[in-house]
Amino acid sequence: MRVRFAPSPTGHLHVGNARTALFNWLLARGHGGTFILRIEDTDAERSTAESERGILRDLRWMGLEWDEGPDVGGGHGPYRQSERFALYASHARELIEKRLAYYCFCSAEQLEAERTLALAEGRPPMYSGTCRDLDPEESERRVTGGERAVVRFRVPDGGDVKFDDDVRGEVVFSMDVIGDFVLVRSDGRPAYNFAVVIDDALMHVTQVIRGEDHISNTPRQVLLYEAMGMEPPAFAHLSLVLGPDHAPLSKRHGATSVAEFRAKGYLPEALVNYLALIGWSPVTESEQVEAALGGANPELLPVDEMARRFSLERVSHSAGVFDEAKLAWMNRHYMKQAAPERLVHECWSWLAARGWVTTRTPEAQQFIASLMPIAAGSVDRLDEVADRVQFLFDWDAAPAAGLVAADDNGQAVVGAFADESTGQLLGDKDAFRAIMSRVKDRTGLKGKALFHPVRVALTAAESGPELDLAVPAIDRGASLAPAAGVKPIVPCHERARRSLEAPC
RNA sequence: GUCCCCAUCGUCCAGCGGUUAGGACGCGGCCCUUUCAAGGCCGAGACCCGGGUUCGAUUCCCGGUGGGGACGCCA
Repeated sequence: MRVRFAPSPTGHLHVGNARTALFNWLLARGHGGTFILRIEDTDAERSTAESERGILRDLRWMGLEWDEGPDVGGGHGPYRQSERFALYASHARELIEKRLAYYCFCSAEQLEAERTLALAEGRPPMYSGTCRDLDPEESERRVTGGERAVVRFRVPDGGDVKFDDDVRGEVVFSMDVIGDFVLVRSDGRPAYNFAVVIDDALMHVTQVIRGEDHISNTPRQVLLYEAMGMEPPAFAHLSLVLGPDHAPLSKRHGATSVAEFRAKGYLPEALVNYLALIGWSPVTESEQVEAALGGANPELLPVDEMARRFSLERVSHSAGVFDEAKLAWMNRHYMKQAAPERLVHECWSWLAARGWVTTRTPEAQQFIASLMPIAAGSVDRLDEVADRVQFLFDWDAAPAAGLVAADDNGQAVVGAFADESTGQLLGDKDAFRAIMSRVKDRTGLKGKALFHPVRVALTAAESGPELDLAVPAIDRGASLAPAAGVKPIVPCHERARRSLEAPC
């Protein structure tokens, strides 16, 4: 089995396309097949090397490694259409010689006029066939004479074109609704329908899995395979990914590209797992029953397990709405599952952006790793980890003092805490609890009355991580050497003292 | 306009002639708790409409309606 993902490098990798890539990849990996990456850059005006790099980077970030492609090579290259023009030209030549294709000299204005007229009259806006029966020799002379022309495919008259779609079943088109389409543009570049067929054939692609927007291109491509005496591959068309308003997911819905979701703090395995669930279900009925009986969430699956289970027969026919809330939930799950060291790496840029960490010293990384139990698991995204640990780095006396003053027991509790903790660093939970038990004895307070003043004094916030974790984290941070590469952290005893003294 | 595709809770899926129509996210409630989250438990919530076929349709067929796609010298 050979499958391919064939993006055009004209922008960022859209999550809808990423899902198409994923489904191809899952099928290949689950069946010992080959996954090919081909760059469809025949549109010279819109294609850029930068977006090609971006697409490769985003696919790799998702873990969708390809076996053949522009950067890794392979036995059926080149893998950029812009490097395959000679191949297209020779096949076009052959089709013209066999009278299966012909030169068309119609101008863009002429065609545009035809199209608007057809639309106005309620006819399908297809090419009328003006140049279809021109004398081939004559056409040849005009072209050699320098006249600009496109090459059009001669669509047979009447009859049906049919193909089997692996997700939808048999699809039939009448050839009457297919106009003679362009194979080669007047500047010699191949048109999409021509290039894909040549490439898929020459690259021995056995299974074409692509978006539903290509379904009406398929009959044209089937016709081309037949004209060239080649066996068409199997086709499968995936329904589209929509926004909440059921319109195709686009910029106005918010983030749409893989790069944007990465920048928003999503983990690749969360995005991959979520994307796989739009239009496909890996879950069996018995697993649903287990889940109902309190079993594990059946939708959370590692990618190799998804590959093992993937099949086109189970792919949905209908379009799916992209639900970021579910992605967020899934991301939280994968953040909880990730090792602290990995999360340090993933979160680093956000922490660095706020100036809380500078150089990646072992001390800094170890310290940040020790913070992960505080943050991960209670937030949805990597960027929120920063919000969750902000109290460590951005503590200010004035707001803390204000909150302490506003608490009925603020002065008493924080005063006792300051006394008891003077000069000490509470590096672990037990040290903190020992102090709190003395504060409790001195003030006679307990529960919220006891802990709330401490929380507001030490974190300058009404809510946040549990103090058993937060307090030791503050003082572990406070004990770090300046060379550790972490912004200096004010220790707890000083926070307590200053939140009593500061004017508010 | 013509052609093609699609149609189960708000959302994503399961179901493939007979089910109390199931799971997941979200939502509501309760529990846990020194706060906010997280976590645990419970709950509300759907077969687009009309015809057939059948003893019996969510399921099969036809029509309608609705949504989407295509009809380029874009891919």
